[in-house]
Amino acid sequence: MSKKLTSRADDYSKWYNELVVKADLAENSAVRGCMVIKPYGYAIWEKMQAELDKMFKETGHQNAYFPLFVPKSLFEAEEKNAEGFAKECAIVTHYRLQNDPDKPGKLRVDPEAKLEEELIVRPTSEAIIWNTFKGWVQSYRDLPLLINQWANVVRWEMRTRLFLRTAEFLWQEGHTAHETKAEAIAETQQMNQVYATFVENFMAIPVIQGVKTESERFAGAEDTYCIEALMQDGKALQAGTSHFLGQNFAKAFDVKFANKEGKQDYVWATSWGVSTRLMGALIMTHSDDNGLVLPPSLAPNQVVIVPIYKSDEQLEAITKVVNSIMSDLRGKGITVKFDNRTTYRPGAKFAQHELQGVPLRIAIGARDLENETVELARRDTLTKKTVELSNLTEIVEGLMTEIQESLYNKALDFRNSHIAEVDTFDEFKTVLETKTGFISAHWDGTPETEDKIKELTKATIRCIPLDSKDEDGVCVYSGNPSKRRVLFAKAY
RNA sequence: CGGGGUGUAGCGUAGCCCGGUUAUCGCGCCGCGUUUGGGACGCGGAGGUCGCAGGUUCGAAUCCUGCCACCCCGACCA
Repeated sequence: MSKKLTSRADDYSKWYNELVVKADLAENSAVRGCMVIKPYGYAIWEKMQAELDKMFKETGHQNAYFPLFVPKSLFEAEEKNAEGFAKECAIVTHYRLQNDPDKPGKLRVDPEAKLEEELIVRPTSEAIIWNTFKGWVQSYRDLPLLINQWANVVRWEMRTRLFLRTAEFLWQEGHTAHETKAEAIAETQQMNQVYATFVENFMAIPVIQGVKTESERFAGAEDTYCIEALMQDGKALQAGTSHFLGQNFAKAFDVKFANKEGKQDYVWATSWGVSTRLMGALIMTHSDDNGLVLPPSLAPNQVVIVPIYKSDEQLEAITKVVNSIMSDLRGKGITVKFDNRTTYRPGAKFAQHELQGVPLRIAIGARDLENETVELARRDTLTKKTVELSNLTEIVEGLMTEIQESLYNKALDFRNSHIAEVDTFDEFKTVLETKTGFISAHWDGTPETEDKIKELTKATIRCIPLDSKDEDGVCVYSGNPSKRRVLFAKAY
């Protein structure tokens, strides 16, 4: 096995594919474009789920579960949504197999078992959920309805890519119904903020909050808020979206309520989601050529302890000290693993834990026993230092915070140094070819210009940042007047 | 679906152009021994429908035809 992974600069995607497999996170399955998430990768997803779930509950949401299959008639009810997803649907048409009379031992679809109405395997659940919400809402007293679902969805993409665009992926989708437009918009914004907070504080990935242009908007939405992150290769990644759906779904599924004046009115809706794509973002933001780098808040093991010994007696003595270290650290809520496998040598263990991104490694050997010290190795900086055993717990506790912040700041510096303000189209193209990253430029606000720029440069408008200031200028492509800058980038 | 590429052991590969003993090498795996502060070493061993199906030939991993899968580029996209 090569000690170094393929260089990013050389071939980023190969590096990425090698890394996620070698780091034991996921592999491609036998099913087209789907992935097997291995235990270590799934443990990371579970930590993300737990934190997000907590944040959803804190903002008043409840979990529920809806069917995987959506009858075609429901699916097509909201036209724009249906049209947007129609090209990438898996469809169930039959419900039974039978022995194939022409090929002994083989099965075929029973032609007699054709479904009266086809079932769509959900690419998103607006249709089935709104059909259900119809029966849940009669009065303003039933509102707001704040529901989240943890589920899998299927989108039959032409080209798939591990974590970023798999045919089946895991996600959460929030669906809410409100009395007023203002309340629904506030919910949309709140959930986008929840995503930003989670991704920045928990995953240590800086994001830019913004709204999508009309052509990049979710099918069926009136407004799409998003968080955009920048990967180490200079490409942008949409990390999460929150949609204001207006009354589109309420009208399509006839979800009305009696308001305080006793009049019938349609509810206002939102939906919002993040997926296992976030794991791709995590890998592509922090990893280096030695493998994954995990922020302490997400690492299945925050600390790993590797004993170094020559005899059973030494191991026994080390184990005694390690047990005391572990109970101290666990007392502080830090997850620790003692890697006392006898089948691998220390060097191999070091390399493995680096590949898996364990934030902090403690090595302890005979020398340390004598001096009452241990050796600490940080995954993020790859630096080592020897510290006194006596105040180890405090040091480790401090390092957890420090590593978390340092990862965020490193990614933030990278991101900030890859936002270029440009005012001419030549500059625009030069930045894309040389420096990559986000480009902050004026745009005349028309889909035509947006399309033309995409066609010429492959860069798309990632978002109109929420914090962008009013500024008079001229469109970088058409020269027409513009009121503010928007963010362009090549995206995954 | 269009353009390009690749399929040889669990992984990475040589061989293919120019057909010829038992299909090459490395990693990994198994056994024994020595080792253990950065991916150990020695000796021994196991593991292969050469993507699939046909064809040409005395003989096919190698040549021909068809099919399949995967990767990259485009359209699509959380």
